[in-house]
Order: sequence, then C-alpha cells, then structure tokens
Amino acid sequence: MNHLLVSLADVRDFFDKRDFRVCAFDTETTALNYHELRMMGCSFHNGESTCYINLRGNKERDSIVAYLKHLFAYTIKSLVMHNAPFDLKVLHKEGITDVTPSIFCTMTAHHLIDENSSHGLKGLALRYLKVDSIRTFAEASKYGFDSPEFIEYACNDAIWTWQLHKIFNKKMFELEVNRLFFEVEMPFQFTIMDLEINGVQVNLDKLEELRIAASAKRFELKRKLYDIAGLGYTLQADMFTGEVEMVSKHKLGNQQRAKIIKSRGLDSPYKTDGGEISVGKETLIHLKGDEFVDTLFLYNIVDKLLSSFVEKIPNMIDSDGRVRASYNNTGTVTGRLSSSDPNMQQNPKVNPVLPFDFKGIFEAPEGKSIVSADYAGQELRLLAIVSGDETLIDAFKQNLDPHLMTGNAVFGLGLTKDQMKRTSPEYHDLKEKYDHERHIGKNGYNFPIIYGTTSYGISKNTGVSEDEAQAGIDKFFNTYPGVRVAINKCTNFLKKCWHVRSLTRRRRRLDPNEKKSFRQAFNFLIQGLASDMIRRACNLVREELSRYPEWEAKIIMIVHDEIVYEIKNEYVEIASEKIKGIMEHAMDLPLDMEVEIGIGKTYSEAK
DNA sequence: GGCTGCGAGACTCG
DNA sequence: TCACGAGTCTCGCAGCC
Repeated sequence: MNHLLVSLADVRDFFDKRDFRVCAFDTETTALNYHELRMMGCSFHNGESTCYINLRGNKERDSIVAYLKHLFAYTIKSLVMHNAPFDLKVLHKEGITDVTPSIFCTMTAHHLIDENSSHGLKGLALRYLKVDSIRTFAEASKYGFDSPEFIEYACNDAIWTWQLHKIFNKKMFELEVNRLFFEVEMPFQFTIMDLEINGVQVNLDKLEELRIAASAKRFELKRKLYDIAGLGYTLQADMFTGEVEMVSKHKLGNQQRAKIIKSRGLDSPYKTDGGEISVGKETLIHLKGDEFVDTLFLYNIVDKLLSSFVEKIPNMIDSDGRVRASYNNTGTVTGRLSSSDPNMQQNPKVNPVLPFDFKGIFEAPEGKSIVSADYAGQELRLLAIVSGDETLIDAFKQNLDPHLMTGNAVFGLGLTKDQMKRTSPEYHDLKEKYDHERHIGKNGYNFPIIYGTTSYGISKNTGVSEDEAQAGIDKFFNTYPGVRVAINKCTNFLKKCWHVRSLTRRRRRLDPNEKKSFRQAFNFLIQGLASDMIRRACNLVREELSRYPEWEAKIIMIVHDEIVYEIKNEYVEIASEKIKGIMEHAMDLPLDMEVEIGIGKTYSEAK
C-alpha cells in the first residue's frame, strides 16, 4: 500500500511504526538550475512499506524537512537511490548534509553490469522487473499531486529502485565487480555531488571582453571570405548594441565552401561520404597557401569558439556567477566520466595562431586560487603497468623521456639511456635537436599504439609510407616486447571470453567478430583503469580535505586525468603538496604516477 | 511559408 | 577497413501544419 503523507504528524507516525534503517529513496523536483532547485516531494520504500511525502504548497514544509534531516542523520543507515548524486544534491540543497556514506546507486550498479545499454530507471524496470505499463510525469501529474495516480507514480520509483538493487547486488558479486562498486564507485558519488554543487566561478567582465574581441575578428574574417569569393553583402548596425553585422543572401555552409574551393581550381583527397570535397581541417591544411582556404581556417577556429563556448556560456551561469555542469558517471562504455551543459571537458585551449584565452574566464573567488593537478603522461605510464614491459617501466623509473626513447628506437638515433634522462645535462639540447623525431615518437607511435592503430593510420598521420610505418611499428614492439605480448593476450582473452577486464575488475563486453573490438579492448585496459584511478584519487583527497575545513578547498572540475580545486590562498602550497602525494599513490601499482601541480588566479594560469 | 526533428559533418577536449 | 573515448554546434533535408 502506498501512503500519502502531508502533515508532520503523518510523517512521524509512519516512520515511528516502521523500520527504515535500510531503504530506497527518490526525490521529485522541478528541473531547474541549482539555485532554484527544490524538493517538491519524495518517496521511501523499505521492502514492505512505501510512502510519498508531498511538499508542494505544504504549510508544514519546513518542519517536515527538519524531521527528514533527523531521519537521515540518525535512523537511515543504508540508502538506495537511482542516480545517487542527483538525490544527494537535492538533499544538500535542503540542508540535509548528514547522510550515511553507505549508499547504493542502482544506475552505476547497472553500468558495471551492462555498460553497453541505457541506465534509465523506467527502462530498467521494464527490462528487469517486467513492469508492463509506465506513466510519465506529465501523464501522472494531470490527475493532481495528491491523486492516487500521481502517488502511485512517485512511489513506483522508490519501489523499483529497491527491487533493482536486490537484483543488481547479487549480479555484481557474480561478476566480481562488487569491490569496485562499494569501495570506489559509491564513495565517488559524493565527489560528483560536490562538483555539481560547487561549479566554477566565471569572470563576466573577461567573458565580455573576450566576446567583443573574438566577434571583431570573426567579422573581419567573414568579410574577407565573402570578398575573396566575390559574394555580395551589405553591412547593418544592430539598433541596440550598435554592433555591425553582415547581411547576405549567400550562406557559407559546407556545400558552398566545397563549391568555392572547387571554383578556385583546388581539389582535396579528403572527401565526405557523399563524395564531395570535405571542407574539414584536413583539407584546409592540405590546401594551405590559398587565400580563401587560409582565411577559412582561421574563421572556423574563431566561429567555433564563439558559437559553441563564448556565446553559449552566459545562459548557463547561475545568479551567483558560477557555472554548474552536469557530470555523468554512466555516460561512457570505458568508465570515463562525461560532462554536459556545459561540457567542462572540452573547454578550448589557447590556439597558437590566435590570442583568445577561454580558460581565462574561469577564476577563483577573492582570496582563493585555482589549483590544477594533472597526471603527467598517465596513459603511457598505465601502458607500462598494464603490459608489464620492463623497458618501459624502467624508463619511467629512471625518469627517461618516453617519447624521445621511442623516437630513438624508430629512427635509430643511437642515444644512450643516460642521455635521455630528463635530469641529464645534455637532455635539453637533445630534446631540441631531435624535436621532430620525438614528436613522431609521441604522436606517431606512443599514443597511436595505445589506440591500436595500424601502419595505414601511422602513414596517414605522419606522412611516411606504409612500409616505413610498418618498420617503425616493428621497431616499437622490438623495443617494448612486453607491449606486444600484452596486446596478444588481450586479443586471445576477448576471443575466448567476449569481454575484457581492467586491473580494477571493470568489464567491457565486445564482439570478437568485429575487427574494431580488439583495438577497443586493449585501449579499454588503459582508459578504464585511468578512470578508476581518478575516482580513487578524488575519494582519498576528499577525505583528506575534510580534515582541514579552514583551507576552504573545493573540487570544481574533473577533466579525465586532471582534478581542479579552488583553495584559500594561504593554504595553497600545503594543500597542493598533499593533493599531489595522494594522487600519485592513489592505487597500489608497480610504478608510481607523476602529478603536475599548477596554481593561478584563473584556470588558464593554473594550466 | 515556417516550424521541428534528425543525420551528417565539423569542431572541441583528454 | 584503416586511431580510443566523449558533447555540441550548424547545415540541409524531410515531414508537418
């Protein structure tokens, strides 16, 4: 039976009579930005009893929330939720911050069980609980928020979450992902909550300066493009801002761009699926030297910066000047986090040919600094660990430059180990002298091999012939024989088991009948492990920082191999040291990690 | 004629 | 066939009113 609770007396009576030490919980809110986020109602289920508390227009709202605060602090010992960071965030917003650390998120549980499918509650109820009909919020709320239809709707979420947790708990033990779930993933839910609550402060003046400068550049470049192509236009001033705009019946879409390029007697080996000239970066670099092409190259960069970032972010800034992205723990098949609205993981770097600094708009509040802690060469170090290749491990242990080392092997430069040590007196000169070879070692071999590239791919990337690329690959594997062994082992495992597992026991299921699967499988061993390393690091740092409230340290971003904090100025040095130490030893591995710390007033300065 | 939804192609990041 | 993992923008077309 579903109980509707409206008065404080009803709520008290319900929980006094029943055992809710372990229960499922779901909040119901109107989807708004963080500042306007409010709990409109919530439901609880303990395996027997279910209730929905309606807080909409409730005269006793404050006292009920105060009661719930007490309930979460003293009664509830274990809490089951679907998408835990969201519910935790809502509770936090209502002042309910003392919540048991013993949580169970059914969404993340399902992600560990079946990373390839979707993880929405309704879909999971259909799939695992054989529920036949499901009302949407819009359908249920038509009946009114006190109606049996709506109460059933709201209670079902808690009931389904409870039932799913029973199934998923068993399944995770069978699949041996239970330790990853309870020891890494669940503590990490609180970090996601922190990220979404904290957000990042934006300097609005700097943002406006950037907008004006970049818009002027875009205008200049666009006008030049039209002039070169001989397309007519007129100029019009905006009646409010006075900013001058180009008005033309001619568009500059991809089809038109291809047409103009052709009309200039140019062709490109890069084509779209439809057989037209591709007008992407590759073509523009290939045709470098043509005035239209070179102008278009710059125009694309500025246009992307403005249309995707500078002009979009103002709508996403909360009333306190901070932008709060949403982080998805189950959005990728490898275990990486993803971010959206805005995607903080794709904020543009400063382009070498243009002066616009987007990351400079993110800043620390008065009296605080931004600290960026970045794993240096994380994936390559993990390649060494995953493969167990002694040469690569030894290279890192002795502080050799791995990219120069690969360049040395592929091009036969004849450098000695001692010369390639970053601490050696000759190192800097050699790095400069063999910059090209080092660059090929890095971007032609080290990274592509983590991605499972072929000689064709390397040839396309570096411009050497396929035969030369194959010879390079052979030299790479002869230098690091353990890597070849590890890739073969991964391939055979996938053929036999139809899945692979990272060192943290995270699984990725792939079809061995597809050629692509073998590349994805090996890459997963590294990328998936890296994602859990960041989680572990966040968990440990969060615990440590909680011991020093006077530091006022807040986590504000995670960008795959980088964690960004804001910290009170007088504690920045000591906090950074602590963070560095914890991150470098977040996991017990045969090779230490290296973390680089950057400190600044803005995110850009800290990078 | 104008609106909406969708896929393609382009770009951003690690 | 050909390099791993993401999110978001604009364009251009199909379908609808």
